[in-house]
Amino acid sequence: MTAGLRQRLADNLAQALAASALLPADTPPPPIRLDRTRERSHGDYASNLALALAPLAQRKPREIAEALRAALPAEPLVERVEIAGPGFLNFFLSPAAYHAIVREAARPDSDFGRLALGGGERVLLEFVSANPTGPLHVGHGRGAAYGASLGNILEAAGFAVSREYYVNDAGRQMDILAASVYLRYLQACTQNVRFPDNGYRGAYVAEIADALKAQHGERFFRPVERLTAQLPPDAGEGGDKEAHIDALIARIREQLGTQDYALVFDAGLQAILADIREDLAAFGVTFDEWFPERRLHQDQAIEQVLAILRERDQLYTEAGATWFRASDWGDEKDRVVVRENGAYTYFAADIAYHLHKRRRGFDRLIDLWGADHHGYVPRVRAAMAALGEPVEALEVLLVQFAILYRGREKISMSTRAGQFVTLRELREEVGTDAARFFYVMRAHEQHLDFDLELAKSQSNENPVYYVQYAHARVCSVFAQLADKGFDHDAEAGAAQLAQLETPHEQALMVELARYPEVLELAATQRAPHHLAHYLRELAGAFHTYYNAHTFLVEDATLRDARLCLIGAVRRTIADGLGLLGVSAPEAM
RNA sequence: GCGCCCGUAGCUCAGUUGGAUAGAGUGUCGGCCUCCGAAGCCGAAGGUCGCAGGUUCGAAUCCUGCCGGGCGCGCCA
Repeated sequence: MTAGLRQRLADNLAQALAASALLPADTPPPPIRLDRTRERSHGDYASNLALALAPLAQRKPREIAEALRAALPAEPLVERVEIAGPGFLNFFLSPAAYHAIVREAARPDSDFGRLALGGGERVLLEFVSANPTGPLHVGHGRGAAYGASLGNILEAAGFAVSREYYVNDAGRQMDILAASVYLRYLQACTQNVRFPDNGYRGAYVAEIADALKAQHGERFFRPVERLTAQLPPDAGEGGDKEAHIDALIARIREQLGTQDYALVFDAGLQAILADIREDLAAFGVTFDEWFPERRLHQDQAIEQVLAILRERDQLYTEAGATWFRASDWGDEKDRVVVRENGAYTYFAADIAYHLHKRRRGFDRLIDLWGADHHGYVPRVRAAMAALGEPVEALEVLLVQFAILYRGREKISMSTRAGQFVTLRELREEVGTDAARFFYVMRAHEQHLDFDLELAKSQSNENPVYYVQYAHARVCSVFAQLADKGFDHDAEAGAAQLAQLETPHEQALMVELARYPEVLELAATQRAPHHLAHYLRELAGAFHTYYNAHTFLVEDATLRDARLCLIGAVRRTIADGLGLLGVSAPEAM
């Protein structure tokens, strides 16, 4: 197992530390870390253990390093250990250690890049969860790309991941959508009716209305006067847009009756949900579960969770509303869970949802939210704690919104006004591969300037092509074997890796060996961008090698060894790209 | 005003949880196709890691205070 290489060296160091008796028995040893070195002359791994030990043992670092080196057990994978600088222990791996890794990476049935880090822990990864009030835009795209890649990486690292989309199908925003659809429907019935300022204005709303009319005819038709008579004025009429639309929704509901209102409402919901689902699927993003908020209402899950909180004395009533004592659990203030009008808040449903996740048996809940929701984190944490759930089980990852530019012009995005660049547009113009890769090249909490002109115009120079090109090049080499009258003996190649002694080959083997470590880092830090950067570096090492040496040489032994190495590169690139949701084409 | 995130090459970003001489891409400049794919390779130039203190063997990384940017502070979702 290559992933265990670093661990093995750390264990050796721990042994040496114990054997050397450098520390008094009651002093806890510092954590033992091995870092990849930046420079070849520093070996493969470096440990700062002697430096960390110095103040504890009251001795000079280099002296301690000497003692540790002397106490290290024999290790065939290590060629030598040097003491350098202020007292670093530099480990130089033996060629055999690298050959084993390359062999492992090249083997078609190998599990190179699969770790046991997660130990099968059950993780529920919730992401996107955009309100189904309109098509996804490029901001959602970042969350989708990040979440999908993270899910894949966690899975590769040994977690049992379930991907989930929380469908907010019960809130006021959905009623506003229903009202918007209905008014467009009336307009389609040639009724001259005023569209509310706060309604959803996107063209897709009218399309849904048209479909509704095609299916149901004028079944939902009502004279405009009955809807608009004595409504509070809209913003454009000198009034309040919120009050206006709420009254309008109530009126539509009253006029249509529960059943027909539900038909209009669901027409909007289902159409948009189907669109989102299809959009994401084309983006390579799929979910194990689409969890509707409505289910929490239907199953009385909210009542139940509030009952638990009440039992634990976590609720109280004030000004007609029911409050949760969030401030007792680290939030800055208490939060309303039941409004004065008797309706549950979004937060109440969310508490129920999170408890529901735990009850479904998930050890770890990872929520991926837009960074604008960061103020919401403490209250959900508070609720978990108040329910007696382990707080560490909930992990909230905030994804910064991409700030969109078109050239130098900043694009303001508003779902309501229907002015946004959709994910679909981005896919069609930039391509799924480039978009997926581009999105995860940045750390998730990093603000991202996303210049659409740049992404589109320079799509040919996108790093994704650089990586894919390396893959295609390897494929091309193998494809030309027969043309040149050669064949390839994979087993012989795997056995002859000692033939590969050039600096380019050494460098490439080092890059390959890093793959499991990069995956571990990406999984631990929830940071797919490490994988993206790594793949670029691996591809770079390959391109350099490609330009410096010919693989299809007369010498069969050397040829087999080289093909083994680049075969390992091909497999690793394909695997890594796969985790990022990017294809690995054999030709481009 | 309070809270969270951020400030690294002209631009876009990494920086392995405090390590050794701060790195990539892109842009600029100069080279490389009788040769397995030039969507490639090699080289050059480019830095007060926002500013000022502090912690220690060692700081882009941790602490404090400023400056600048983003976001949030609802009985919205």
